[in-house]
Amino acid sequence: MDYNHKEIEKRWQRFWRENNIYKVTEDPEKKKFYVLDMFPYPSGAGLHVGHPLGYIASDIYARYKRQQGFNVLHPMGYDAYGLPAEQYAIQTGQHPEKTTVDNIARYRDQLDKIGFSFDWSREVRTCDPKFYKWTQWAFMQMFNSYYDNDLKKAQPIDKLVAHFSDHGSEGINPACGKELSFTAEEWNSLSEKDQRDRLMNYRIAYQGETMVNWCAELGTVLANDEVSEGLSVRGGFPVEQKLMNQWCLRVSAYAPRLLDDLALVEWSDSLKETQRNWIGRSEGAEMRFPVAGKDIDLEIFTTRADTIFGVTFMVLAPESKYVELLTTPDQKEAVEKYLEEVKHKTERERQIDKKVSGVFTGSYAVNPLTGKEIPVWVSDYVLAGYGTGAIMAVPAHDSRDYAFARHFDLPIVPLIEGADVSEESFDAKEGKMINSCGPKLDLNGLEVKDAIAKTKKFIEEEGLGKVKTNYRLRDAIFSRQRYWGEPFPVYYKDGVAYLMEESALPLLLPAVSSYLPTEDGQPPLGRAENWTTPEGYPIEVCTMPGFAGSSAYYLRYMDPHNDNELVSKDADEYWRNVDLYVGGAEHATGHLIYSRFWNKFLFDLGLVCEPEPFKKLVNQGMIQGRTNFVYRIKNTNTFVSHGLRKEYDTTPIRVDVNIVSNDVLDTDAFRNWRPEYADAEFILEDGKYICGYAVEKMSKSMFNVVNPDDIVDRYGADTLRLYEMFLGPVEQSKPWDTNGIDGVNRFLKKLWGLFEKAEKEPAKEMTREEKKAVHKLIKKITEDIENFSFNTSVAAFMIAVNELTALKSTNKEAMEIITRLIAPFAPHIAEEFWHRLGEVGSVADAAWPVYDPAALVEDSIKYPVSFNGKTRFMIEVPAGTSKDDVEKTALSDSNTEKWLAGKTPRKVIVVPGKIVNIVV
RNA sequence: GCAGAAAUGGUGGAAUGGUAGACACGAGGGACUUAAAAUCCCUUGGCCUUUAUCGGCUGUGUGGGUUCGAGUCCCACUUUCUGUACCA
Repeated sequence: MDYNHKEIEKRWQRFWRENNIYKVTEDPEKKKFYVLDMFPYPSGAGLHVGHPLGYIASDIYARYKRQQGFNVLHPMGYDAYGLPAEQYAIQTGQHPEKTTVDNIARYRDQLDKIGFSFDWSREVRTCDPKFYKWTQWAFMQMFNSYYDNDLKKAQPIDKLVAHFSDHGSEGINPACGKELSFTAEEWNSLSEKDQRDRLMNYRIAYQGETMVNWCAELGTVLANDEVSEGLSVRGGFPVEQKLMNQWCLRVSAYAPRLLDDLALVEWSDSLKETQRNWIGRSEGAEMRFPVAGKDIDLEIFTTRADTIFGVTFMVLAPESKYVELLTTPDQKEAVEKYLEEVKHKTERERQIDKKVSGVFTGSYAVNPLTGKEIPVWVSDYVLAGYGTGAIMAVPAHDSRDYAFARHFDLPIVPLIEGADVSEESFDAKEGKMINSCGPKLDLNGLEVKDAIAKTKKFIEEEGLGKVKTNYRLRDAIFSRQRYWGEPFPVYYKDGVAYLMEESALPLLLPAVSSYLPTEDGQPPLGRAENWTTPEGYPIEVCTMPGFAGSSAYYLRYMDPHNDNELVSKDADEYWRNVDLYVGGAEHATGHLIYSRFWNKFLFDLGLVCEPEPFKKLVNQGMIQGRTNFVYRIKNTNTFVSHGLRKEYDTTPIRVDVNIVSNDVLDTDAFRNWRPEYADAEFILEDGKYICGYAVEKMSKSMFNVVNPDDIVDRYGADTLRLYEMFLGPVEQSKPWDTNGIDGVNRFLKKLWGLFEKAEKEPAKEMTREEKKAVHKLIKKITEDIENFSFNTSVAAFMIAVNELTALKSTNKEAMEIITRLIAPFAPHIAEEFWHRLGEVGSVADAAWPVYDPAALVEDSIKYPVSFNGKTRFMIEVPAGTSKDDVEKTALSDSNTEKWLAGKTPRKVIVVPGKIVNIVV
């Protein structure tokens, strides 16, 4: 009987479904293992072959762990809130829920065909009220918490309130937006509204006026990781900076822990590095420069305290509060004109157009070390959101300050010996200091590193400022002016935000008449009828961003049907955290930061037991498309094959990859593809039409989308799974190339043939050779799965089958072991074999084979003998021969004597089982 | 600019510092067949030698280094990919 993938796969998928094979429950008797995929956003285009790559890898690992006896949690769900569904809704008027549900059904259908071992009883959808209840609930906890910098953890906001009314702001160190100082009397005399306003400065989920990335085209704000090069990641629309009142999460408070705890996880160096850069820790000093003639100190942050003697001017960010304070009447007009200019530049323009611009405020600051007065300028190269929004400029040793000084003809004073600053600044942090001596501090002759330390110490001692560590990580903006997201459980009384009662959760997303903003610019929820509390107070009209639902979904899988808790203590303590997380590297600065933050917050509250959510993380590479081209001779309907195209004047045209096989065009299918090609003529080479190719993003418009359903239909899920793994290392990005899938399919057919022969034979002992082939395979596959090296595993299976074929093996036991080994990779064919071998239950529960090292011991070992590194011949010695004896055998070989020609060997190196190297 | 990763046949890719190119695709040759498909067998980095075998030389982006021995380790450079960017 031939290998009939359709019949086999259908049968066993049904068997798994009907017997709930992949359903998992907490079992204290068994060790747990949690394997998670980043859940997909169900887009309208369905899955292409790139999507399942990571799912297949994690499925192999999950199945392997299960066969090793672990209790494996391997769930799947959908990140169902998102912009595409909403935009589709705007265009068609169809409720995004309808689109989303349809897309999910299609995804599920496609996923099912590939034979994953997901426990679908634990499925979650972020747009399901039973799920988003807990997203809203977590927000409420954040609203009711502040971050205590001394305790280094989140605390109830009531504790802070109590402290304020007893002691004022003294004696407590909460993370905040602005550092405020007030007494208990002052606090207690504030109205409720003013107290609540002030608390926003401390809440972990808070409302604040912040500079946001505003995308006018999408009508919403975007998080930093949703913007790339000044354009929105989704849609590619321009993004500008705008001051708006928004909900934010105080992620910045967790920056030190997010940085330090990277030590607790097994992630790739590059990913950790990306996160470190994004968190952006820098140690420096915050210093005060008095302003001449005014009772104001200008606060700046610098990492180069050593360069203080080279400060020739100061610069403020255009949005800095100091601008208004320091602008003199005669500079007022010029400053206002400049601010107006800057405001109209979008983020993108600011980045592309790096022309130096700025304006003088008219004020001077006093360098506290030299007593010299230096001008204060305003320029958009200084960022409001980092440090204090003001800098001391050292043009000799900072390229940006240098460009500015050159443009406005400001003095440049070199501070490092030998630095030539006539053409460019000297930015390196090395060398000996010069020109750095004042009445109280002398840095001359010191190395930069020592000068920084000395200056910092001096600044603290003299009270000129303080040592400070700054982080680049910003608070996450948590409001979106959109419809298709979680509503905030917040209402407004006298313009002040109040939380709803927990019993009001989930706060259901209301129906609206249109998904566009209202006429007066309110978000779509402004259209919802009766969007008020029973008392008539208006409810927040913004919704939460995409990352809200995806930040704690891994916890919900542990206990998905619990309506009383996000996750029960028992479930959390059993499953703890994700042992293996597989997904794309594009989430490095978004989801993976937010999720870690969210988990740490819940950890502080004692609701989860692990400080990090994802222990080991593997980033699967992107699968790019491989586009095929045909070459049309200009102004004709004749197409010339790739090899001959140079002889004609041609236009390359993308052609649907599904009518091309191994770069050979199916010319009949091409004529049927589009009406205009119906009477196409072809100039062939060797009787075939060969297409050209290029690697591009996989997308419909490039005609290079390969659908997994088509592959499954033609070759079967097992072939697809093996082939996706065989393509190359999981972590690596690579183009999808259907060429070559035949090889994997051929292998499965061979395996099938081998099995059918063995199946009929009576059970017997494996021969020495069979045993060797099989145990070599056990060893290799076990190591490979642990190392996530699946491409070499597939190769190992092919070798084993080739070896057994060469041995004319019909051994049942050998096939039984291979069945168990291949079950994680090709579960359908393995399940078929398993049952035909008379086993009961599912192969998913078959124990992982144990490797017997004795099976691999050779009778004899061949050593290549080389002289000075050049291989000359082989010697053979019995296995187990000692190093010394190998050496003796090698030296007494007649070939060796010939080569040595009487010379004495200087050194003999024997590498067991590998090589004998004789150095003359 | 900064950070990270990478560079091996026609292609995808293998190689705990120890016989480079596993495995697969593609290509070439052959068997079977009326024929094709399917299947099976042989060859396949380059160059040289040979009727053929045997054999020799060369070869992992470039240039150095460490080592008995380097694709692998170290230094410098080139190129490519990814991330990030007025972060003071």
